[in-house]
Amino acid sequence: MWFRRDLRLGDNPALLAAARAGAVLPLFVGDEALWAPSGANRRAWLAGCLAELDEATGGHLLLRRGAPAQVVAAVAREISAGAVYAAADFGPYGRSRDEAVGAALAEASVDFVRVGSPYAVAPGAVTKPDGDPYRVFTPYFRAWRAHGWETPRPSPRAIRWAEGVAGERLGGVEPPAGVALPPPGERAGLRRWAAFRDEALAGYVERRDRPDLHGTSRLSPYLKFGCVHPRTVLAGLGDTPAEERWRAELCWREFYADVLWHHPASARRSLQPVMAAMRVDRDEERFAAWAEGRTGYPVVDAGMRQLRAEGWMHNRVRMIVASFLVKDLHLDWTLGARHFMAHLVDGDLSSNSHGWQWVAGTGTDAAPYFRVFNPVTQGRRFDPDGTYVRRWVPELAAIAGADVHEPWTIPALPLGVEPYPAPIVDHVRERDEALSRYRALRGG
DNA sequence: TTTTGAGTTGTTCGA
DNA sequence: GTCGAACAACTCAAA
Repeated sequence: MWFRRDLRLGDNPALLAAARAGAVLPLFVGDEALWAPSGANRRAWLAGCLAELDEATGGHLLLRRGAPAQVVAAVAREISAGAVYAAADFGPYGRSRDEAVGAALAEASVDFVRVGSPYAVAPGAVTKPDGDPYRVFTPYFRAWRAHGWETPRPSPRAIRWAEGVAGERLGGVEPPAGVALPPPGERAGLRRWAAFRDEALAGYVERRDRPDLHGTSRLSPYLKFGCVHPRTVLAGLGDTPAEERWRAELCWREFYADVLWHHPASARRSLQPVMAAMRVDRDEERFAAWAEGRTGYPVVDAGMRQLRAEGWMHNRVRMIVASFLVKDLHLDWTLGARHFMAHLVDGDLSSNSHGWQWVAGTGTDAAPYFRVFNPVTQGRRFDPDGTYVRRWVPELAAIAGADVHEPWTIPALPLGVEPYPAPIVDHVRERDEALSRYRALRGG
């Protein structure tokens, strides 16, 4: 059983199929091509998930580094495996990697069996009646619901683990100093789901946009690595507005995976060709100010600092900081997307690339180009007491209430307080600049 | 084939 | 302070 992004024993069709076939060797391949660009936060968290999986398999998880085509085939030969089982991968890299692995295994006369996927509805499974893929979320959501998904699989009772194969240890996987990551692994993921379901789901519609509250599920890292499968949580959802709303959020993940499956190049390039001609600036100092959380716009800086400290950022704040990078600083969305992928524990290529493209107006969203987030308005609306900003921007701790979103209007801060930067750009001015650049593009 | 209705998440201005 | 209109026009999906 080759584990990739399905690091769990429960509700795992590929593992069940492997266990039915005989003794199972659980394998994880430390693939440099995925490991290197993951960033220290995600690497550390993944290592934690692997440690938990190792424990859950009674210490049988085999870890090998190297190129999967070589490693998987070599291990299969070593243990005279009858077949290699895995869940299908639909990402651009995963597809080419699996093709190479399949070829290497075929040479060794070993079957490569793919069962299930990281999604409730696999990419490519839902199309318009004419067979074309959807490019708009809402019709995709309707079709996705109508398509439906299987009920969760039973947990495997007794798996016979293969013995006596030497593995390696992961090294250099501690999170950077001061970074606090969520607890990794399947058990923690199921606990997180249960806590969300019991405590926050009922208020999801009202609280989901509030970064100062715990109103979201925070399941994204667990879904990313398959510690929890979406099918498992979908089975626990009813039809209240809150449940329907959260189901739609799960569907967004699947929609973007579907879009990327049909348009692999959209991971790094604008989905709408016309938008590739957008005039962007290059300004390393401004990018650094954004990345380090010193733009002088409190909610932007709070978000960027939360990203550094937790490897996670509230979704509403992701939109705000992304809008700021693209529409206030006029920098290329791919720079922001890369920064997110380097720091996010939940960093997922399809969700990240297309979330950014949604903000940048280059993706599937048909919304008008003049939608530009105002960081002050957004801050006041979604962090109405300023609690979120003060948590992450201690320089502003002395400002009470929502005025913390406009520190430049406060006449004088108490002495001895760490200085907070003035806004690096004027939002009103840059908004106009962004609109004129979009207009120029439309005008031809 | 043509037509029609609709599209996650917004902001600003003026009455 | 509140509310509706304007921002402009396009693509997608389905009837």
